[in-house]
Amino acid sequence: MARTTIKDIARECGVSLSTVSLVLNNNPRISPSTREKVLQAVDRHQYQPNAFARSLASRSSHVLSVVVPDLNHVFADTYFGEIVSGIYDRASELGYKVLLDVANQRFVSTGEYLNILKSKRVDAALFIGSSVHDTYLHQVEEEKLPMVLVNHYLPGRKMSYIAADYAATARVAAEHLLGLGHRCIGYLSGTNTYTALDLREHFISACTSNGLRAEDVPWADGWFTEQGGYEAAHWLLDRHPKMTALMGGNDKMAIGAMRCLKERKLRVPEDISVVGVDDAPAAAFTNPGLTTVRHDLFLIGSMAVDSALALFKGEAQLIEKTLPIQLVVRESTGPAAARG
Amino acid sequence: MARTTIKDIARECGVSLSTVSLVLNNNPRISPSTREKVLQAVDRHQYQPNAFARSLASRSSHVLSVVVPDLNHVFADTYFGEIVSGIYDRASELGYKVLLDVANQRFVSTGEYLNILKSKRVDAALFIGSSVHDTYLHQVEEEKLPMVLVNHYLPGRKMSYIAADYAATARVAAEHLLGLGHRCIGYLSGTNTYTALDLREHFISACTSNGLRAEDVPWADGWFTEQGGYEAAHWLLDRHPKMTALMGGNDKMAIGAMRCLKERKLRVPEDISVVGVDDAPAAAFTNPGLTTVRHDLFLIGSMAVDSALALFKGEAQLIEKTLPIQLVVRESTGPAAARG
DNA sequence: GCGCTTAAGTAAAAGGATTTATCCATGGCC
DNA sequence: GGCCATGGATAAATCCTTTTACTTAAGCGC
Repeated sequence: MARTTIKDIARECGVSLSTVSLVLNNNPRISPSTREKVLQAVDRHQYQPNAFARSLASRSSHVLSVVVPDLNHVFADTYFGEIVSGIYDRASELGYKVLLDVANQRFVSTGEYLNILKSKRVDAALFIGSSVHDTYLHQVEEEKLPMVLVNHYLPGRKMSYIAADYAATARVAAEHLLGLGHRCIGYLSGTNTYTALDLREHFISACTSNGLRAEDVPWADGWFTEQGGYEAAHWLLDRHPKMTALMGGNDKMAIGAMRCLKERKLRVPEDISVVGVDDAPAAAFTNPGLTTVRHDLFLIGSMAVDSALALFKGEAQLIEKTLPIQLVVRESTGPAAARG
Repeated sequence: MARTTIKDIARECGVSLSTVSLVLNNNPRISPSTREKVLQAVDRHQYQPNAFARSLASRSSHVLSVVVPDLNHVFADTYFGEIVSGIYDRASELGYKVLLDVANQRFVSTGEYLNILKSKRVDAALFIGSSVHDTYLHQVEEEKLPMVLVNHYLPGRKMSYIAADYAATARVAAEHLLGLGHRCIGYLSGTNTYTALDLREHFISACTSNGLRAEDVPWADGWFTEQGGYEAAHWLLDRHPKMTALMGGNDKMAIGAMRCLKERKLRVPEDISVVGVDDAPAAAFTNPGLTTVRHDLFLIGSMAVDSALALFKGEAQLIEKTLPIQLVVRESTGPAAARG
């Protein structure tokens, strides 16, 4: 038994294919009575237009690709999860479907990241969490393909992006700590994204331009994970015992740092203050609650969808958006104590 | 500039459309020399066949839908993340793409769960974590659509599924605790899936058929979360102070229970033993390490892909698979102590 | 009653592949 | 030399919609 097609509906209603198609696409040119007749037949047959024939003819798939990095447990990560939620929500609001892609070795080397667009399989692609190593993205700069970087960017490249204001993040965090009297602040830096490098640079210069010397803002590199923050914190504390505050590149690192402090019997915030970035759900549940700079990842995801579609429709050529951030003061920061 | 099509390649090589198509599909009927010639042209033009034309003609989209429940932070959950990883890995191995769907109100009420299949947008659909409330799935029982339930099932329904052996899980956990001398065991039950109900039932009957009375295996309902386990544990401990062991419906509940025990100054495992289910990554990092029953969620995900495709290709009508489980003994269980 | 606008439909041309049945040389065999 | 099997390639049908340009009929003002 062959599937019901638009032809069957047309025949049954005694109208042309075009009429059925127009009805299905809510074209006002069809009279209410005809419309009604067609819709009833559609209902009777439980007819669903073939998505491919549709995409083929209309030149739009109504599908978006979201590309996540090839990390362990990337599908169980609050950072990516929040962005993906924002993307999914907005996309389905607009009648779009979301296709999953992982930027693994194969994805890059086979040029899959181009193929999904060239084969018209998706209307646009959203790249979450690409790193400084993802030079393959450079190649598409000139092709004007509808792709956008989500909460990340490539400095000096003409690639669309939507990202939180990392410069402001650094400034706000630095000012908060400086305002509490801290004069030696350790920085736990993520390492492989431009936003991470940016954040570190801006944080350090915010401190130094407020009177601290460079050596008063020591930093250490690590992965953007609890473990990374834990290790980096140990490393810094071994070398700079008089630090009174630690700033993490994201909440996970800050949380890892708190575990390190606990082991070292340092009290937060009495002995040492801790600040994170993102305001992940976990930040509210640490003990003490983590002071952090809130990034609205859900919003970033949903705006990325709008931007990607604008590019796809040719309504824009290049979109570069920076979103406001917000300091969230909880209990992990307090006045600087004398240490050493 | 129009996109390059198969026609352009054919013209340039002086061969027919069919020839190009056959080359692209690795059909052995084409001579090596022609094949080479075509492939070079393809390469020169960076030609990518239009995915829709392809799907339309070949009647296969090479896309799978994975349907996750509409839970908070479902995209940042280790349980779902692990299954999705398994699905994604196996799917891309087979040249399949993965489409994301969330079983929210709209997805159900608009019949979207049927439309994705009827519109041929996807070859098959995988449902993760559907609950007892998802009665909409009953409707498709007879339609023989290529869909499979992942680590879940609908008792008495003819719907394909792949799931861990929950009966064995219950038995193994019960025997482990009974073997350690426990004679009053609390059970923290998830509430809204058939596997959860199954697990509880089997656990209780494993205990009673080994000499415990029903009142020695008290249980409480809760969400499948840390908070759910935490609350259920408090509830049980208030009422059954002589329990020497707690069994959680999954690792999260067990971990929540451990937080509760800590608050109550009960030592694990000296005062009370705790067992979980799943062997989530976190289980190895609790303190003490959590004894649990390992479910290979990654494997379940990847097998679900194979099953779904078998259904799609008509190689099978109904697939019902139960996967072996494994007890992982860590530090959270020990000999029963006298309490009460 | 005439020309013109508008509303309601329709015919037919894309859209870009896959696939089946068919065709045409060859080469081998007797 | 004639016949047949076979390997290599092709023509044409098919997949199912969208969309543009065109047709027809009705309605309107004068």
